[in-house]
Amino acid sequence: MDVADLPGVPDWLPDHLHDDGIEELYPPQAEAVEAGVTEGENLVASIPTASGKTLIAELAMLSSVARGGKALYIVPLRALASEKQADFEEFEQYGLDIGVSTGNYESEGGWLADKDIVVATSEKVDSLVRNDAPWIEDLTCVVTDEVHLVDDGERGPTLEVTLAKLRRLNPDLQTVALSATIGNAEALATWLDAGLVDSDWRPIDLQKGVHYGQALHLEDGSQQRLSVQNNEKQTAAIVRDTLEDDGSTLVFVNSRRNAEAAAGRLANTVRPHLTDEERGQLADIAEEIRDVSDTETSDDLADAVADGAAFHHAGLSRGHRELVEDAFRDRLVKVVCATPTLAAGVNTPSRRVVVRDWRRYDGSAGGMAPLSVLEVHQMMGRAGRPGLDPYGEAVLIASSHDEVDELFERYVWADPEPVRSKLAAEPALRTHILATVASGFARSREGLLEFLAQTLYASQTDDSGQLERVVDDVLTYLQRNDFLEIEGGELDATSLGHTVSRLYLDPMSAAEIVDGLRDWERGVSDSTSASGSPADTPAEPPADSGFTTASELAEDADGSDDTNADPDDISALGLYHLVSRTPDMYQLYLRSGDREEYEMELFEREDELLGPTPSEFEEGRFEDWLSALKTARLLEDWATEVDEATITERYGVGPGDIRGKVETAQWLLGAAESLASEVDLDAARAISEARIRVEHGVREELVDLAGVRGVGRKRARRLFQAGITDRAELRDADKSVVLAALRGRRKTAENVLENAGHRDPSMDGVEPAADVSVDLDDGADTDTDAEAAANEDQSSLGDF
DNA sequence: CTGTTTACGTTCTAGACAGCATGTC
DNA sequence: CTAGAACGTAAACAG
Repeated sequence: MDVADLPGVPDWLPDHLHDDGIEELYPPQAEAVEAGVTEGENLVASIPTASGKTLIAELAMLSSVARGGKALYIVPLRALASEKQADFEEFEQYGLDIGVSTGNYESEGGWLADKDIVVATSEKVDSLVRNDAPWIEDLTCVVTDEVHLVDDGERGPTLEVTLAKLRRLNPDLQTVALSATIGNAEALATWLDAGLVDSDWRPIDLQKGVHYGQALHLEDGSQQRLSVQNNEKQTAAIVRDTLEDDGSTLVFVNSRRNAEAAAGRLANTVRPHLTDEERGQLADIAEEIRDVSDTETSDDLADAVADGAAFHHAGLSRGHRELVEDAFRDRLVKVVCATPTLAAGVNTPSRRVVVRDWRRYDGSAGGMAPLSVLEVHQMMGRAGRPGLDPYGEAVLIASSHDEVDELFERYVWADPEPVRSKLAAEPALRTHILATVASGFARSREGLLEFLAQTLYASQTDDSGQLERVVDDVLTYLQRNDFLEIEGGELDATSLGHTVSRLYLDPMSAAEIVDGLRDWERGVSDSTSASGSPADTPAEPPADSGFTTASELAEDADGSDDTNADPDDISALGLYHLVSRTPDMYQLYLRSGDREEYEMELFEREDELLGPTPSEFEEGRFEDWLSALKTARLLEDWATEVDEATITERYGVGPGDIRGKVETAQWLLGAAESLASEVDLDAARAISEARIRVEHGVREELVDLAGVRGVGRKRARRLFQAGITDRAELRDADKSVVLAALRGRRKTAENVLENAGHRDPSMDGVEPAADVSVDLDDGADTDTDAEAAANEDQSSLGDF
């Protein structure tokens, strides 16, 4: 189909596409147009990655906007939100306004109501609906990217429920769903009352194959000699072979450690193939990588990149990831060893893809479980860069002759699994039922079931009994925890329930937080008489934690004599532990040796924790308690200015993991603050301080300084060392002292002074004061007892 | 005696959304 | 119902 013949699109679009070199639509795109995407028709497109999904989305959204509407593009990842934003911003020249909204980023200027196209994550859209964003009703078109993720047990239900809500709010809403090729695209189409484009067509050829011995067996039956030399591993042989053809390789492995190890080894394979010019450019990138963070991970990555190899996983910080992705796209880095981050994330195509590991550890499966066909196909789909490579090749690695056949059967010739809704599970329904009632989508049990009948789950099951049972369980749970009230068959969210829904918390997290804070107030009053060995039975009365009702709490709050609880005495560690044991926080893994270490830690600091420690005989709960303690200790270290390198080593995490934990803690502590005032608990001040400390990664005395824009944990500490202890002092500080404290960086000093509100921030003619020491390592380690103790523990335990 | 290879036992395991109000080194 | 790569340490071995 010629782009000039597109019905319903804005006048400028055909010319725009011509300028981009697009004359003809790809076959699946043409099918989509025939199915009416540009004329407001619903559509499900199940097609391979890189076969022109984005243009289908654009056709739908632009034509809808041209009719005076407003479009929403839903993505599963924040990183994809910014990628799509960049894509769509090229339409701004035609007067369209693009906006982005994710948890950590919101388009500046102009509220989203003024935007023509909004890009957001599914959770953010859900949150916007819960918070009654007025513009939601103006939507005329919603495009969902990667809908096959409704199959995901954790996040799929959100997508499913959110789509159902959007469609109920606006019955005329055009729904376009883009999916990877899946086994049951027609089921999605049925659910969404949509036309279907289901195609395997790709703009460039993809050859799948299996490597074994000295040969690469391809799916068309041909064989290609690909010999493994001396001690070389199969992967190295493939990388070398690709290199000889001047191509790059993406290698998928099943763990971070494997990714790092493989990158280190493959660096030796790549090194001899680099030109001097490449070596120079790579050295520069390696330096940039070292500048991102001063950790072992960072050093290892830099070493590999200097040789043209890299690894990529979620332990890397954002900066690392972007540097690696860009260098790979620029063809400087020749091989990237990655965990699935790269399969689902931003677009990083490659001549060849190697899927080295096809099994991955899965605790719930009791060992290594095979990857799904869909996941392997997603990885393989990264092979072949449109317009750059003549074809793509995706290779599985077999270690025996039998495995060759197995891999062909299992992955090369196999169809992807059908997508199945995971909605009828308690954790998912807990949060979505509360939200559905709180935002008025249902007012009764029957209304709820009627709403849920619009979901994919309902369209996929004949057994409505299962759903009803879980719904009833969840209603009971929500009622007992005072999130919902049921009166005369009418469902209503309590004030607490509304707050929880708006905060986007799992109700179970909210219950844990409220119980923990409440417990602390009770505990403080008790401990005036019984402060003693923390290892004895806890002083707190036994609270059946998950099921303490908030009405009980309310009684305690106004009824019993006000305790002399001093909420300021809640330790930061206690609060970090409280939010870390919540289902909204990913737990750190307990390694061997950790168990003893944190049992000891628990013994020493149990009285700082909020709520009773579970019995050691409750295996699961006790384990969770300990690993929450490990997470809490990490957060405490961060908020005590322990440096990144020490934290990554001490907890066996990467720099990106610290960021992730800190971000989550920040969010949950913010929510805890709201909850505390909601149920009239007096802890808000302590929570707020713990949150700000973890946000900036500073001790108490730096909280004020670190709040100044341009001042983080390091600069705040330096200023403090130089005798400037708060923002007010900074405002009137001796400029030479500030300059010295900031190590003579004039521009930085000027910025900082300006942001602090200094009358005359100019550093012209100012010389750094000679008597100001800026040696961080001596100064920052004014350890608290806890920190010092932790350090000792660390070394002594480590020696065993 | 010392450096290198081999054998065997132990260890450990992917990813990442969200409030609110503005900005790290 | 289900694993396997990486690494540390000890043993074997070569020079």
